[in-house]
Amino acid sequence: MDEKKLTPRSENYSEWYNQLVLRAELADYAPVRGCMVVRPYGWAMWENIRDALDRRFKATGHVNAAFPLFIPMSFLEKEKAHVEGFSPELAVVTIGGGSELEEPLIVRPTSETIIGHMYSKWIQSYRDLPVLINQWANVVRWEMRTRLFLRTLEFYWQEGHTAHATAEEAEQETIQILNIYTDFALNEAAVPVVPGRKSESEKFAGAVRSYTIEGMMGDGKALQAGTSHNLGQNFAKAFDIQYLDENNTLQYCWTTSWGLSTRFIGAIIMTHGDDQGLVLPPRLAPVQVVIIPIFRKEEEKGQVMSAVDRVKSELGDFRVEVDDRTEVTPGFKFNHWEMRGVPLRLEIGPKDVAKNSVALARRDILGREGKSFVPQDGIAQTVHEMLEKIQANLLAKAKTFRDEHISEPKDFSEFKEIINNNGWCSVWWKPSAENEVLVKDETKATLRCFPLEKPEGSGQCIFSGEETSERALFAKAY
RNA sequence: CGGGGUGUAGCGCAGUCGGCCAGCGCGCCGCGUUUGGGACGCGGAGGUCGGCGGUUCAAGUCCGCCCACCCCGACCA
Repeated sequence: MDEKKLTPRSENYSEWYNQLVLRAELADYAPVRGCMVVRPYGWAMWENIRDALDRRFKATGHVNAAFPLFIPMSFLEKEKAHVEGFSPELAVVTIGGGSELEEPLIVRPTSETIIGHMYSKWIQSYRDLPVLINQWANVVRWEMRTRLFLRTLEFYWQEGHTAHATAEEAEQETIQILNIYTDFALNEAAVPVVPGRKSESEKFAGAVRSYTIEGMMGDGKALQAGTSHNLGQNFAKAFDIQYLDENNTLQYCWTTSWGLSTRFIGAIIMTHGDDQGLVLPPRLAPVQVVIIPIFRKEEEKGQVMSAVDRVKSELGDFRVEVDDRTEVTPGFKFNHWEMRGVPLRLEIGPKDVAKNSVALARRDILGREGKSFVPQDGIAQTVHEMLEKIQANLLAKAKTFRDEHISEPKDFSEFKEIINNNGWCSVWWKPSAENEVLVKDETKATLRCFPLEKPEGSGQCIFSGEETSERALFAKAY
């Protein structure tokens, strides 16, 4: 199954990425163009992402529920910007049970409309607020061009939908979720994202304000890795989500929505992967430690395997796999698990049995540098510390890479040069949709976000020269 | 939808000027020897050569049309 050589990352990034996904057995192409089969290893990864997010959502008072896959077409049409944004990419069902439907159904591209419909029934009083619901679901968007994990016709995600009594509360929620996404990205996935606000032209169809976390991939392109939207009263008005306040006055709710998808798996691959294959952050890796027994003779086998069993039972708190296949050599197994990004490999052979030791090899540092010999005693603590080190190292490396590739050009010609070299530009920017278009035409770069963290004061807009206090991040994007 | 490319065994590919029986590597199955960085020997299984049509005594190879996929654009809450 494993091929001997991978296309190097620097040679052909797309090819490299596809090979990583396919050979690590994360996912496959499906019979229908643009659809993806998520294989068990990829799904295990998704489950770990899900757990990490769910913990954070629940800690902030959110609960999970499930809403229908089918949405009446008329629901979508109730919010003008929303229907305009999504129409081109809808899958529509016109026949059900063998006969033409009176009203076509769309396969959900996102669930604001149907959830808004339900919220209007559920919410009567200020005492019903806030409503903080999340759903784990699959959605369909008929994209022209697809890419495994990054943009598939069908994808899996979580979408949160909340309703609040005040604009302030809704904005707080939107920001709180953005912070959760940022925290997840940094501390679980070791992906150093930049949180920020979307420009008017890039915001969600139907939102008042959209926020994003933008990640920098290994080729310097930006990837929108999660979004949080303040919907204002747009959907509340479209779906009559109203409540009576303390003064017995009818008020429209303020709603939010936010999502993070299987695309994030793509972000992890492209942030950490190298020429040997996947490199997974320990916190999210389906297999954190692989143990490889090594022996030649039959009498060695017994001793080695009992040491392996002992070590494995010590490591009960970790996700451990023992590769005891006899039909392939240890060298083959090393490569096999490196391809799959397993953070830590333990080798146990006759020499280790004799010395009561274990050979320990890190995925993030290949070769002799990343290999050490440690005592079997206290192995759980050693492994714990090493996984923490790897986690921290991945984040530090990715951060360094990101910071090295963000520049602050002085003028527009410098801007162009940086973008051409696949860097990001952080600049003063007078918000203007027209100028965004002009920049895109000239450089292919888009306004990724107005970062939440920005320098004090103001400066001259890189494009128009006007004085502005807005700081914008531009990059080529996926 | 435009530009480029590729379709031959599960995967990766070779197949010259049209010519006998369609090949190679990896993988797979069997037996044996192996095991600290992608093991080896021997023996096997596996094919509508993307599809349809045409030219020809003869087509994987030449011609026409169609289809699928990949890459680059356009598009992308």
